[in-house]
Amino acid sequence: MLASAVVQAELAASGDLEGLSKKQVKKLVSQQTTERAQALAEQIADAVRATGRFASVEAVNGYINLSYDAATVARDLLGEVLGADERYGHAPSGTHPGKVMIEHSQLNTHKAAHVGHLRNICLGVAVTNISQAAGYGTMPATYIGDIGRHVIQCLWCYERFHAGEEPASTGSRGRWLGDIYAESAARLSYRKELLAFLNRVIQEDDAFVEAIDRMLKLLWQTRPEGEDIAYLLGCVSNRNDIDPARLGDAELMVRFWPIVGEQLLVERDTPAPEDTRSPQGEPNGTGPAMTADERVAEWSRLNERIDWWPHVDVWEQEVKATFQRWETKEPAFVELWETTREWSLIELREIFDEFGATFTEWFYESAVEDAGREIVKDLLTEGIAEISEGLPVVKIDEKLGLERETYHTMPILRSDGTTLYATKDLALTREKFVDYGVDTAVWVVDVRQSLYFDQIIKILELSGFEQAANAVHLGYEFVTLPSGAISSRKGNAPMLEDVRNAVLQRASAVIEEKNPTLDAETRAKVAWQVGIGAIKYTMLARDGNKVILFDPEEALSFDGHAAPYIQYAHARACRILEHAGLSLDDARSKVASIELSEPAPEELALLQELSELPGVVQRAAAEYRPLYLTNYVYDLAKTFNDFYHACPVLKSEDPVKTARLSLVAATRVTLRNGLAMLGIEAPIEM
RNA sequence: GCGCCCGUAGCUCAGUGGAUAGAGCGCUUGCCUCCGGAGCAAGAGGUCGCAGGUUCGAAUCCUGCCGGGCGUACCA
Repeated sequence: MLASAVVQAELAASGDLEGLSKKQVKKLVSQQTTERAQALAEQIADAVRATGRFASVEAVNGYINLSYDAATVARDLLGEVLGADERYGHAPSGTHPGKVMIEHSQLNTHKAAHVGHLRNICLGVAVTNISQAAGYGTMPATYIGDIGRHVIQCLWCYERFHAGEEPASTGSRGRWLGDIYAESAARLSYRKELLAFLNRVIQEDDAFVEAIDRMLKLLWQTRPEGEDIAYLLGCVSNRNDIDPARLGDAELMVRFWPIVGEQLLVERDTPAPEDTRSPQGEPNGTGPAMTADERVAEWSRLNERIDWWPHVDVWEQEVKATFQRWETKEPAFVELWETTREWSLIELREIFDEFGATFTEWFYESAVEDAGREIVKDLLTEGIAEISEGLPVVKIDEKLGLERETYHTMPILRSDGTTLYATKDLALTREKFVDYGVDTAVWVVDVRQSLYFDQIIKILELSGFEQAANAVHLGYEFVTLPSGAISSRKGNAPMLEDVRNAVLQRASAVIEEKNPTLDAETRAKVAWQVGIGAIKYTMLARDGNKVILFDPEEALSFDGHAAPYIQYAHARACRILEHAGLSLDDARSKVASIELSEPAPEELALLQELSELPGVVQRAAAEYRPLYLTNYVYDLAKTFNDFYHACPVLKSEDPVKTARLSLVAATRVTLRNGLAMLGIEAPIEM
């Protein structure tokens, strides 16, 4: 910048720029800038060198590289690191004024947690730790989904099909409830699922459509009245979606289904002689068309539960009735809810303990329903909300006078009077600012809810609650599997518990192979540190706006850019210090006498890296991005490994030995502190 | 349609307007009589999606395209 200004001024002064266009001037200036910059850099370097404050001053490519005196830097920096010990990297509390509440790990009762929740927990814990370390007044909070449709569904399914079957052990009842929830979802979505399959076959399979006439005639033989059959025929031959409400006879599908199966089997076993159609599927398809084998497999899967078909609409009615039992607070139902809720909470607390999530506040959805209804009432009387088609909504764009659709319209209560997520969040968000006096309220929630949170903020602002502008949504992208997006409907989401168990088992096996001399107790502990650390690191070492592709194979690999690499560097440093018999106090007392007359490049690189933790922590906290810290600890571990291979420590002679031992001691402290902020433990051996 | 996000090595990803764009995995080749080989060194592998613009300077900022993901009134 300086150089270009100088060049331009010089050229202007000499009159070379006269009569040239702006573009020509730029080109001329640009051509001469690099050369001039180097000349300027050399001049400046000479001047700086003369001050004698730097060990070396070099001008390279128009840049000036300064070197400090290594021994001075080493004494100051290592003294600071070893003196602060566990506080190195931490700013004094109160460095940043104001209280920030970080809400994360919004787990549900009555429903199992999956790998997607893992990202939330890991992110929430790390953001909280980093915020604290950076000197913000930090309040971690969780918000448990202990009421809502999923709970009602689960309890309906429990009472209807599983009452009295609960396992004896209290510890496994939460998981058991989660399975019941999954069953309820499968039951209630059965018609949708079956029709989705049938509609897809109709779209993709010409042979099926051609055969439908014959199939329906077969069906007609068993059931002469044929209005429903005519409807089915119409849908299929016109390739329209089937609406179950138009089928008067719920048993019809049960009788039709085996015929569908027969047709699909025939198609599988007699491949079309000339398939002139493209095998790549239809233009509107969701991916490539299913193969004949896949169709048969899917048909069989659905066929196992075909007796569910006639009952689904009744079940839906029952779930609605169950919702009403909650709304009227029927004592027996409330008691059932309390009991089962506690079963789940026991396991949620275990998950939180394991992943290092602690909270100063626990919020429950069930506790903010009433406050939410009050807010809805207020919004209606103030004219901010209105009833549209029987539904209380806020037409946000209209109220803000926006021409373009931006915040859309948000329903704030169901038309039957039951509460929505939004009902409760309106109340809770207010509460955070008013009752807890926070200055910033952070939601750590999946990015798919970003419009939702914008709506909450705008509605609160419309109601005159201006602090809502200080609520921030820390969104993160979801976790997908190599096989495709996680969907609880498809049931392909690995459960949090299963992932945890698999990784721990793998960690234990690796340790046994790499370090067979460890005793069983230590091995179990280290397996836990390494396994959980590996999970956390993979969840954090990716920017929030990137989808994490969760490959179970890769998550189980402990090589390369992963937590174990960093933990290994830490254990290695510990072992060197142990061999040297150097305690932290010893190291501290020797720092002042460090000499580095001929520092190796690896030693200087390590010093440089060590000095950067405090700055990285501040940046990670300000932007709520633990990624900066995962990158930092990895770089530090890598720098340390370079140093380790290039600079023998124990076999060197004093004064080099003292300097290197101090570097090792400081690296150990810094690695441990950095990992701790990420919620990852640093084993002393592994 | 509108809005948000993504596009960097075969794959998974870093990259604070600045120097020759970097890691890991995978592939090729070396290094344990030497502080712990979960490691280190070397090699191959790039039109930073495309096209304009701003700037002395753009992977980075702006605009427009292309490709993908997500969201868009009674799910959470």
